[in-house]
Amino acid sequence: MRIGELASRTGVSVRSLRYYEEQGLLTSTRSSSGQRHYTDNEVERVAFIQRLYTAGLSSRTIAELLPCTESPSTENSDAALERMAQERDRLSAHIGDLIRTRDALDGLMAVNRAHREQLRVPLAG
Amino acid sequence: MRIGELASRTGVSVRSLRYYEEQGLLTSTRSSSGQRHYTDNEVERVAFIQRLYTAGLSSRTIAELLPCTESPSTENSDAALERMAQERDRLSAHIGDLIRTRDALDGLMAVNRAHREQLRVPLAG
DNA sequence: CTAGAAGCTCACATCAATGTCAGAGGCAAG
DNA sequence: CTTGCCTCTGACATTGATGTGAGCTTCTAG
Repeated sequence: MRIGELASRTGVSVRSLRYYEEQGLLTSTRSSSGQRHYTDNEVERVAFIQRLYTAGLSSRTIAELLPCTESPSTENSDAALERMAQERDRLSAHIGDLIRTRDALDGLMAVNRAHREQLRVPLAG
Repeated sequence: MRIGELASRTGVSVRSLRYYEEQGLLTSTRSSSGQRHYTDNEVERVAFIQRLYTAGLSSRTIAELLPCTESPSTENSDAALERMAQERDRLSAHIGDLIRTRDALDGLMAVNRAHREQLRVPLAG
């Protein structure tokens, strides 16, 4: 498929797909006239790239991890595996952080609701 | 305290503190010569701002939520409470997303480790 | 009083991902 | 063949939080 179709299938803009390629996250074969062509595999790959992006990984980091989804255990797999473990830990830490923040928000909301109750009681009582 | 002390206590740069004020996240009293002065409360407030920042909230969103930490249940509390609930949900969704991504990373690592085992067995066997 | 550290404002720089525009070429349907 | 859509490259714009530097003032320690 050409880039427009990949874009519409993945919901990622054409511009971003080209950027991903520029950053080494995505490859394409070129037709004789220079147009990019992709296989169905790329749909899944782009989805995974998006997943990592929303997890807060930078394109550079993603580039370091993604090769092993293509050909697992190439010579660079040791470093990649370590990198993945490291990002996994960072992710775990971030998740914990977000949960604490959510708890803090919950607390804040409870305080607000309680305060609102206090305001209401004098009127009701 | 002055801005430098607040910065070193919170680990946030002086530049960022001034930016927070510019965005309405933080207030300060000014000395006659124009220097910002803060109370100990601001230390905690800055920490909370940081917490929300790392949770992915924008300064504009934070500005909408933070007033209710100061004076809970002012007239705008209805909107603020709704905004908080909304951000809480967004946060929950994001947490779920991150957990799924972590799972995907775990799967990837498992595949890589398995592949490595496969490589080792022929040598060991 | 003086030197150095710290504050002030204003403005421009940076980074990463993406949008957008321009100018040119490719491709399929009438 | 032409028309309209898609694609190409290359460049500049944008957004948000922060860095950085200039030029000036204020505070503090000796």
